[in-house]
Amino acid sequence: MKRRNRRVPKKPARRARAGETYHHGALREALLAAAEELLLEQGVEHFTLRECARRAGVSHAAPAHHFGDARGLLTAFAAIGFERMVALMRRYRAQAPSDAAAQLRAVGQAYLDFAVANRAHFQLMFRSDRLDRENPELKAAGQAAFEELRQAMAAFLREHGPADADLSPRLLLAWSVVHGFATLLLESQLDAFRAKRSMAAYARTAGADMLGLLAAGLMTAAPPE
Amino acid sequence: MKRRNRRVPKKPARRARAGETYHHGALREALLAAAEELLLEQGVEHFTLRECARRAGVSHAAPAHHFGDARGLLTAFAAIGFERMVALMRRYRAQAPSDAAAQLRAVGQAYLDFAVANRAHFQLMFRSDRLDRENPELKAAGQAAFEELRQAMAAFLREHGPADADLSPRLLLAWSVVHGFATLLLESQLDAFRAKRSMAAYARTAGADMLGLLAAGLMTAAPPE
DNA sequence: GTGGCAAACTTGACAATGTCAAGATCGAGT
DNA sequence: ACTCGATCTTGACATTGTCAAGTTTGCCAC
Repeated sequence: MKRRNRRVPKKPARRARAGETYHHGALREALLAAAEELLLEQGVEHFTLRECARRAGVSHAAPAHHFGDARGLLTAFAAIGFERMVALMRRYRAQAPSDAAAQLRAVGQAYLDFAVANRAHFQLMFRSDRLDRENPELKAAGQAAFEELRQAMAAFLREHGPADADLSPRLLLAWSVVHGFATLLLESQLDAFRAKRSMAAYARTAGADMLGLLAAGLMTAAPPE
Repeated sequence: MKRRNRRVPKKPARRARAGETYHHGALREALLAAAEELLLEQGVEHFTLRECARRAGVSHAAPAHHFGDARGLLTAFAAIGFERMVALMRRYRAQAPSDAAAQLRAVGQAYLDFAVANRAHFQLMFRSDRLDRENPELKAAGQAAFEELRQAMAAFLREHGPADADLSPRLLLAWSVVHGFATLLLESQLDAFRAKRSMAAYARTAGADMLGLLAAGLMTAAPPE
């Protein structure tokens, strides 16, 4: 936050905007904020590194120093997405009844609500082509989200599941259900079902229906063969 | 530049198939074939109109006349994908026992097997940003695939479902399961589960498990309010 | 203080891409 | 035979991601 009042060097300094310095100070955060804005407005497909830099008020090559390349920036933002999703899951769980079935429903509903409320962000989080899946922060954040689901499911099976219930296939089934539903919904594949209802409202009602049916399936005996 | 004396001779012996264009013979088909090759090799993310034209042996602007733009070409290819998927579903159904449960499993397994065997193609089919969802051929082909699932599910419910079974939520659940599982698998999100097994093998075994659990849920009473 | 140094930005360039406009070529109908 | 229109090519343009080299500035040793 320094004012530039010194003598002018040989090169004409173009940054006339008052209050701006050569060093941004918090470019990393500014870029992430710009990315969020951009994704919200235009979707993942129209995201552009240069436009992102433009909105943050820096040159087109500035992001490279903080994120390496475009993939780096999107990876960082995707990690933030998983963190927010975990936060939402915890909030939903805290507000739900403490029985295992309600807790499991809370996690599933949080998954769906997050997806609907953050369409582009959610889509980015599962677009391997734009991300670096090996990034430690991303892995950790994704793992944390999965862990929420895993714990809720384990508790559910302990309480309602059959004695010989195997965790893995049921975990997989639950994840597939919420993820598939979210994906199809966001890709406008369910518009015929949804009719006039808003996506958020539909994710609520249809989501609850599905989670109910799902729970029924989970309570039955072990899968065949 | 090279002059085209190669074209001087009269009609070069070309395919007797009477059909469309004559300049290239069948540029439309050649471009679709090139697209398939490209997608198979490099994935949706690296698909390029120019590279596609290059492989078909024509100039970079040639595709425009047949498909309008890149989206047009990909849309046409996605439609083909749905058609092939329907064909696979029918083949699986024909080979399966005729009872409703086996028929439903066959459709689900066909969905999964198609996805695994045609990764990029499948991903393209559900990537709205690269497609024109309003395209009539695409809509029809997609609808046909959905119809396979719908019929199998209706028959299943008639035979095994509870009396008051509502079709829509159960259809949605089934679609979400197979689609979510396929999506997660193809995005390498299930590698920890899959361990060393091949994707195809895993789609078989884990898919069968899930479809079994799913069927159990579908046979229960109506979902809670 | 006062250099000096490395991190934080900028500028400029490059190859690629999708699309458009204008020209070239060739098969076919009349 | 001869135009005509569909098919294909060439060339150009704006944009993009990334790299290399230059510029600015905070800050730490002295």
